[in-house]
Amino acid sequence: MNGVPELLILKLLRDREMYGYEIVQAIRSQSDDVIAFGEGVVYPVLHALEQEGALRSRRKNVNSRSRVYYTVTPTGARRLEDLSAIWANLAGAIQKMLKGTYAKTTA
Amino acid sequence: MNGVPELLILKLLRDREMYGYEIVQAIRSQSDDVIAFGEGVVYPVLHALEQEGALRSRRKNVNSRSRVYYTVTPTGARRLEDLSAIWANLAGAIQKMLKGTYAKTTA
DNA sequence: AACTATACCTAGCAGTTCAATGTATGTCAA
DNA sequence: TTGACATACATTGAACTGCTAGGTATAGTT
Repeated sequence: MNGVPELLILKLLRDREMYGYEIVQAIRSQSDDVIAFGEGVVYPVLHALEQEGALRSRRKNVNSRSRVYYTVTPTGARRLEDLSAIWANLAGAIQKMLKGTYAKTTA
Repeated sequence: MNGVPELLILKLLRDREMYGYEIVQAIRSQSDDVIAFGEGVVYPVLHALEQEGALRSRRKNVNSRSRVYYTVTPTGARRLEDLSAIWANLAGAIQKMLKGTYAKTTA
């Protein structure tokens, strides 16, 4: 039914290069704590996406800390488009169903 | 992360009394086939909700077919409110994150 | 010295949803 | 009248997600 972590991660990375730990916090803060995926969710998704060729990574040392920065490949960009469309579709359908009343009167 | 079947089922039943098989098709048709939960999803949810006291059921015979009709209890109505709020929150947060750009240049 | 924050990672469980299958009845066409 | 399809109920077992909890290592703070 879902795939939200993948979607959000791809979206963030399309806007700018980021590293795992940063993504975890970006999701938290940008969603006002409504969504809070732990590292145990984010890291595996990053690895899987990289293996599928949707992301590319490179190590960078900042303040003697080793970070793995990720960027979106063309494949990943397409993937993002697909997931976005699916999500919009789904959210739209649910929204519509929750709004409508369709009471007994329509027989 | 989810709970969509529960949400949609409660919503449909709050509008009018329905039976399982009918719910399966209502979700399909009202969502224009975007959402299609099978019977293996709907029936267990109905049973669980009834056991929690969120639904009440009664047998009815129509054209020599035995149907189990469900209605929402006050407990179920509260449950629906809760799930709706959670969903709206979640969908809103995701929507917001997908729209925003936060790019390096703010393009 | 201990605690918190940064930064990476994995394993295993738990919950959800799906696909498949099964029963039984009714209807309609070949 | 037989076979196919629709109605209507139900369960089981697998698959997939995502979460909790753990583990390593460095740096800064108290």
